[in-house]
Amino acid sequence: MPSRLPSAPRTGRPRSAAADAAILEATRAALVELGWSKLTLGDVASRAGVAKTTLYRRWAGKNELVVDAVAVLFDELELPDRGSLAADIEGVVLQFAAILDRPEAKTALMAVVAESTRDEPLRERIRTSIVERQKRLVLEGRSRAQARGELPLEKDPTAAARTADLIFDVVAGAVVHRALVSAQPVDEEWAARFTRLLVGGLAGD
Amino acid sequence: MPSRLPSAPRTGRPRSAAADAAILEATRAALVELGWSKLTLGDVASRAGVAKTTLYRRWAGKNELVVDAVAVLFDELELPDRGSLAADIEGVVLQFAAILDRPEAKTALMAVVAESTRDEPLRERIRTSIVERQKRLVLEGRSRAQARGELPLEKDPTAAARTADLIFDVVAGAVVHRALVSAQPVDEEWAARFTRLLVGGLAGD
Amino acid sequence: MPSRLPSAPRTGRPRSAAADAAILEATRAALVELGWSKLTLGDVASRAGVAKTTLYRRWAGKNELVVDAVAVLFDELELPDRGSLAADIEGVVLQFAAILDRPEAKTALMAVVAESTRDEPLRERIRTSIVERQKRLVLEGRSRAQARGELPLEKDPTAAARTADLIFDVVAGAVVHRALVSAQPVDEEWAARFTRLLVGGLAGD
Amino acid sequence: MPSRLPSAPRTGRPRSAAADAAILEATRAALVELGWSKLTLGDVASRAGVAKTTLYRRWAGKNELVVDAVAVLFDELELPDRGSLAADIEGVVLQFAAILDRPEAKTALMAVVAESTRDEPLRERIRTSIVERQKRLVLEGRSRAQARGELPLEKDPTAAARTADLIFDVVAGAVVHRALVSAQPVDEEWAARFTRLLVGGLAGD
DNA sequence: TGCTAACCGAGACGGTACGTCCCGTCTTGCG
DNA sequence: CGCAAGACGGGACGTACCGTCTCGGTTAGCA
Repeated sequence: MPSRLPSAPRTGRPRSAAADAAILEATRAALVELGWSKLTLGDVASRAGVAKTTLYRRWAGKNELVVDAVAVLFDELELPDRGSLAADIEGVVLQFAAILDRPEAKTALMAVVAESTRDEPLRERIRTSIVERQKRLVLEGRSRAQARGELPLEKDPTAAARTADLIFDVVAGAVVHRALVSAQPVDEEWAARFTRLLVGGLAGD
Repeated sequence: MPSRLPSAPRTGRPRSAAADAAILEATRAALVELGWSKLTLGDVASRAGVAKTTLYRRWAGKNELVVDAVAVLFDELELPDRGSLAADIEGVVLQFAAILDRPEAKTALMAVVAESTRDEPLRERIRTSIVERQKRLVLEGRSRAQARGELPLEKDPTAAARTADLIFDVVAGAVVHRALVSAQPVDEEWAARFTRLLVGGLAGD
Repeated sequence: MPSRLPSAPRTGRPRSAAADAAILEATRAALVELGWSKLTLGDVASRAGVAKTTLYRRWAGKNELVVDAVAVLFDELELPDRGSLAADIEGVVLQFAAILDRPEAKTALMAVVAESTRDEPLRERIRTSIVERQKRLVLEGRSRAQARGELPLEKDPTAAARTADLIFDVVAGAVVHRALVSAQPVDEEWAARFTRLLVGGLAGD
Repeated sequence: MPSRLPSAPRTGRPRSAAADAAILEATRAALVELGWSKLTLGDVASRAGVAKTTLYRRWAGKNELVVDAVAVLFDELELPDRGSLAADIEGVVLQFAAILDRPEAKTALMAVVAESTRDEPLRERIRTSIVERQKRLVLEGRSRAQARGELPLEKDPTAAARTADLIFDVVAGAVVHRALVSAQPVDEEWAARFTRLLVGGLAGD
C-alpha cells in the first residue's frame, strides 16, 4: 500500500518489506494506546524499530499511514449465508459494529474522514482502500436475496447501482452514528430493530 | 457556553461578554480557512483580538471551543409542516445536508466526534450541545405524523423512545455518510429515494 | 549581547536575564566538552535548563551564540606596566596564549572566523565583540612606550592608526598561528624571541 | 593522497584514478558555492558523478577530503628572486594573499584548522599536506639573503630552525589575520609596511 | 576465455540535529 | 481582578545529512 512511483527504477537497495509490516502493526498498537490525536510518527517509528525517514519515505503523513493501517481491519467483514435477507443484514451489522468497537478503528476512522474533508487525495485513498471495497457486501446480499425471491430483479443497472449506494450509506451511516456519536451499543436487539426497518423499506419499495 | 464555576465570585473586573462572541466567530472563520487540524488557539485569539489567556480562561481546549462554535449552526434546523411525513423528512434531510455543506461544520463535526471516542466529557458535551437537541425534530415529526394518522400511536414510552433514537441514527448517519464519506451530493433526488426507503420501513413496522 | 530589535516595545513578559547567563555558561561548558563542531543548540539548551525556543529567540544561530559566549574571555587581557615596551609585549603575548590554551577559546575562535568568511554580519559581530576591543592593548602599549621615550611620537594620525592595525595583525596573527596551526607552545622563550623581532622592527622604523 | 592500506592486494578491479580528480575538483567547486559548513559529502559525490560509497572508500570524512582538495592550491607559491630580501618577502606575501582571496581557500583553511584543534591526526595531515611544505619558502629566502650578504650565516642549526619557524608563524599569521580576521586588503602598501617591520626586526637581531 | 574479486552507481537504512510551530502556563503593566 | 502582550519549558514536526548497508552490474588480471 505505501506509495511508490509507478515507473519503478530497478536500481539501488530495495525497500525492506519487513519494515512495512512492522510499521503498520506499530501504527495499530499506537492507535490503541494513544488514540489518533496523540499518535506521533516518531513514536510509531521507534515502536517499529525503524527510522523516521523510512516512514516518511513510504507515506506522505499521518493520515495516509493510518488509512493503510486500518484498512485491513475492514477486510475481515464477510457475508455468510444465514438463510434470509434479514439474517444476512443483522449479521453484517453486528460484524461491522464489532470492528468499530476495536479502539484502533474507532479512533482512527472518524479522524481520517474528518481530515479528508479538506484533502481530496486522502478522500480518494479512503474510498479505494476502505469504503468502496465493502460495497461488495451490499451487492452480494442483494443478489442472494434476489435468488431467494426476497427482492425483485432490477432491470435498470443505473438505478440498481444507486440503490446499492443508498443502502450502503444507510447501513454504514446508521451503525457508525449509533456506535460513535450516540455512543450506544450496537447489540442484537438494535440490529434486529434496524434490520426490520430496512427490510420493510426495501420491501415496500 | 464557556465554563465558569457555579459559585461565581462577584469581585474584580467582570469578563467581557463581547469577547465570547468574537472568539466563537473567529473560531468559525478559522475553521473555514484552515480546517480543524490546522486551527490553532493562538491564531483564534489573535483573530478575535484577544489574548490567549482569555481564551484558556473560558474553554479547556480546542475541542470544547470548537463544539461551542459549531453547535449553534445546528440550531438553525427547523421542521415546518410540509403536509406529509415524507415531505417533512425530505425537508429536514436537505436542511441538514445544507449545514454539512458549510466548511466549518464539515471539518469540525467529524473531528470532534473522533476526539470524543477517547474523551468521555467531550462526548457528553457534544451530545448535550449538538446531538440531543436535534432529537426534537424526530419527536415533532412523529407526533405530527401521528396527528395526521400516518403513524400509529405508540403506547409503550420506552419502545417509543427507542424507535426515535433509531430513526435519528438512521437519518443523521445516512446523511453524514453520504455527504462526508461517500462525498456524493445530498440532493433532492437522493433525499426522495432515502425518504421513500425510510417511510416504507416505518409503515411496514 | 543577545539580539533585540532596537524599538523595544514595553509590553509582555520580559525576558529572563538569568537565562542569558545560564545559556552562555552552558555554551562554554559544551565547547570544552564537545568542541565547536559537535556542539548542538539542543544540548546547550538542556544544559542551561532552558527550552530551545528561548535560545532561538535571542540568538540567530550557533555562530552568534558562540561569539557572545567566547567574547568575554578576551576581556580578561590586561596590560600592566612592566617597565619596558619589550616586557609589556611579552606579557600580553603570554596572556593571549593562555587564553588560546583554554579549550573553549581554541575550538571556537577559528571556527567562527571560518564561518565569518561567508557571513558579513557575523564578521562584523566578531569584530565589534572581540577583535576591535583588544586594539586598546596596542594603543595603550604604544603611548606608554612613547612616554618612556622608547618610541617616537607620530604626528600623522592616519599613519599612526595604520601602524597600530599592522602591529595588531602581527601580534595576534603570530600567536594564533604558533598556537593553533603550528601547534607549538607559546612559552617564555618563544615570546622573548618574537618580542625581540618585533621591537627591532619597530625601532628600525 | 586518498588513503589506502599499505599492504595493497593486487587483485580485483582497480580504483578509478579519474574519480579522485573529479572528487577533488567537485570539492573545490562546492566550497566556492556553498562554503565549508554547507558542503555535504552527498553533494560532492553527485557533483563528481560518483557514489557516496566511492568517496567514503577513499577519505575518512569531510575534513580529510577538504584538506586534500585545498592543499594543492598552496603549492602554487613560488619565490622568484626579486633581488633583495624585502622584495622577496613582499612577493610571497602578495602571492599568499592572492590564494587566501580565493573563496575555496578562505572558507576551508580556517575551518579545517578549527577542526584540527580537537583532532590530532587531522592536525598532522594539515601540517604535512599544507603547512610544512611551505616552510621551504622561508628557508630558500633566507639562504638567498645570506648569499646576498643581507643576513648573517647562522652556525647553530637548532637556533636557525627556531628562527625559521618564528618567521613562518609571523608571516603566515599576520597575513591570515589581516585577510580573514581584520578583513582588510593585503595590498602592496600593507605588504610594504609589513616587510619593512619584519626586515627591520631581522636586521636588528 | 572464462573466473573472480574488488570495484562501481544507486538508493534505502538507522540515526542525530536541525529550526519551526504550537502547546498550555507564567509574568509583566495597564485599566 | 480582567486583560493584551509576550516570554517561558516542553514536545512534535518534517527535512537534511550522516555514515553504513545492500543491490545488480562492470572491469580488471590471472588461470
